[in-house]
Amino acid sequence: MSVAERRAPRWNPTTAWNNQLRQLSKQRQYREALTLYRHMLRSSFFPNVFTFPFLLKSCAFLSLPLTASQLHAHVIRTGSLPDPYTRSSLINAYSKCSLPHHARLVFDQMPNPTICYNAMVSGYSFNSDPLRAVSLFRQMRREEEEEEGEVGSDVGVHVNAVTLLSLVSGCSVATHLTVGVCLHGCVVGFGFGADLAVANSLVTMYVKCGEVELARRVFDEMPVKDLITWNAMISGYAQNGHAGSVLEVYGEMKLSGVRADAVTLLGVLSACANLGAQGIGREVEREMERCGFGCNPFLRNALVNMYARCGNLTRAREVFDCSEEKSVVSWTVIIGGYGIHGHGKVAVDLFDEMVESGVRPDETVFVTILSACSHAGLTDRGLGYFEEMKMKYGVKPGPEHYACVVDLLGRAGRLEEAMDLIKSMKVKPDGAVWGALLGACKIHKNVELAELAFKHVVELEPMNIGYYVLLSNIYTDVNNLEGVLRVRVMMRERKLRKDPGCSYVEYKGKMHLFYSGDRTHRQSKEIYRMLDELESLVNEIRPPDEKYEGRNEELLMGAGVHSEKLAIAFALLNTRSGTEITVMKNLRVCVDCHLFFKLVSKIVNRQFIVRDATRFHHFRDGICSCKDYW
DNA sequence: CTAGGGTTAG
Repeated sequence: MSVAERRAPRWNPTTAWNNQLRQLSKQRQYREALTLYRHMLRSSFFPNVFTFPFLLKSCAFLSLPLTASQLHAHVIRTGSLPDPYTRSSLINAYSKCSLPHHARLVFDQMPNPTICYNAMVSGYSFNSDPLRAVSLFRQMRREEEEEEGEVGSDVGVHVNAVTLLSLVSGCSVATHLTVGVCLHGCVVGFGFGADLAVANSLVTMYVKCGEVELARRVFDEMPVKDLITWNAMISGYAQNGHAGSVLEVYGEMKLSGVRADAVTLLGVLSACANLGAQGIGREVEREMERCGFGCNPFLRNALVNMYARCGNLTRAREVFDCSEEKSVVSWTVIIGGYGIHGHGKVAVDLFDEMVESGVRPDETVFVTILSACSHAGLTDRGLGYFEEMKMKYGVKPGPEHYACVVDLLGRAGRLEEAMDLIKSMKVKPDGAVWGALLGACKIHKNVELAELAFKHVVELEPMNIGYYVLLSNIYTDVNNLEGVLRVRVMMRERKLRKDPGCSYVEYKGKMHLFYSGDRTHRQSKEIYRMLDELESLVNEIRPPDEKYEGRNEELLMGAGVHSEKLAIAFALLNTRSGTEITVMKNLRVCVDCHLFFKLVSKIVNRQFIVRDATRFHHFRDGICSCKDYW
C-alpha cells in the first residue's frame, strides 16, 4: 500500500494507472503491482484491456490461483475477454498456477489467434502434458491450413518459433523422450532449426531427459551460441553427473568470448564439488566476487557445498556463517558436509540450530541428517530424527529415508530390526533399501540375510554391478568359494564387467589418475617404494585382530594394489606436510583400505579424505573421461 | 505466448 500511495497520482485516469502497472511489471515488482491494483479499484476507476495482462503476469509468477480467478471475473465484467492479449495472459496465469483445465475453458470460449494457441500449448508443456500440447498443435495446423485461402482474415493462426519452443520444453522427463525426438523432427521440418531460442530449448529438452549426448549433438551443430546455450549445456552436464565435461565446456565458453553469469558458475561449482577439484573451485569463487555475484544465495550454497565436498570444512563453514540468507538448502549443504566426513556430532548440533532458527526441515535434509548419524554411529539419535520427521513435521518417509534407516540399524549390527523395518514399509522398498541391508550384511558377515537382500536387489536393479561385487566379497570374507563362483557365473550370464578401480588427486591444478596395480605414472617407482615402506610400518602398528587386507586377495574383485593407495602415496611424495589430502575414487572406497588409511594417517600425521565419486565418473572404453580435460 | 539455476543416500 505504501508503494501505491507513493506512486498514485492525484488525478488517476486508467491510463496513468496502467503506466504505473507497466513500470512495476517491468521491474518484476509483482506483489507491488497487485497491491496497486487493489488501490486502483478502491479509487473507483475501472480497469480496461491494458490493465489485465500485467496483473495476470504477476499471478503467473507468484502462482496465485485465487487472485487469477478473481481477475478472470473482472475480465469478464469489463468485457475484456475478446482481447487476445488479455485472454492469452489469463490462459498463462491459470497454467502457471497448475490449472491447465481452467486455462482450457478460457481457450475454448472463442476462436483464438496465434498468441492464445501458444499460451495454451505452453500451458500444457509447463504442466508436463506434452500429448495435449501436441494435439493442440495439430488443431492449430488444421486451422492454419483452412485459413490459408481466406483473404483478409484478422485472426490468423501461424505456427511460429514460440509455438515450437513451447512444445519442445514440455518434454522434460525421460518418459517423454520419444515425443521430444518427434518434435525435434518438426522443428527441422518447419524450418526453425536455425532459430537460436528453439535450438536452446532442444538442448535443454535432451538434457532433462538425461540424453546428454543428443544434447551435445544439437549444441555442436549450432553456429551461433548465446549465454543460454552455454548454460544449458553446462548445467545439463552438471545435473547428469558428467562433471569432467562441465569443466571442458566451461573452458570452451571462456574462449568463445561469451561472459559467464551466475547460472554458469553454479554449474561449474557443482562439477568441482563432485570432482573434488578445489583449486578450480577457488578460481570460481574469485570470479564470483569479481562479477558481483558474491551475495547470490544460490551461488553461496554451491560454494559451501564445493568446499565441504572437497574436504575443506573450515572454508565451507566460513562461507556458510557469513551468508545472509540461510535456506533449508544452505543448512542441508553444511550438515551434509560434516556428515560425509564423519563429524556426526557437529551435524546434529547444526540440525538443531537450524530448527531453532525457524527453518522448517524438509525431506531432503532428513535424508542428510539420517545418513550423517549413520556414518558417525549415532544410531539412536538417528532413529529419534526418523520419528520426529514423521510425527512432528509430517514428512512422509520415502524409500530413500528407509534406506538411510536400514543403513543406520545395519551398521550398528541391528540387522533384525532393519529387516523388520523393511517388512513394515508402506511404500515398496527399492534397490537402495535392499542394497543398504546388503551393505550391512557385508560389515557383519551375515551370509543368510545377504542372500535374501541380494535376491530382492537383483530383481530391482539387475544391471547394477555394485551389488554382485558386494555379495561376492561377502562370500570371500567367509571363505565360501562356491558362492564366489556362483556370483561370477551370474555376472558372466548378464554380461556385466566391473570397471577398473581408479582414484585421483588434484595436484597443482591437474588431476593425477591411478588405476589399481597401474605402473604407468611417471613417479611409479617412487610411489611403489613409498607404499612398501608404509605397508611395513602399518603392519607393525596394526592391531592384531583387525585385518586391513582381504584374506583371499586374489578372489577379491579388483584387488591387487588398490588405486587409492597409489594416489595417497603420490600425494605424500609431492605435497607439503601438514596439508590435507583428498583422494577421489570412481567406485566405493575399498573397505579394507579404510583401516590402512587410518593407520597411515597416524604414522605420517596427515589428514586424509578418501571420497567415493561413483556417480560422477563416466567411463568410455575403460578410460575415465575427466582425464581428457586435465 | 519465449530457452539456463543450489541440496539428498547405498
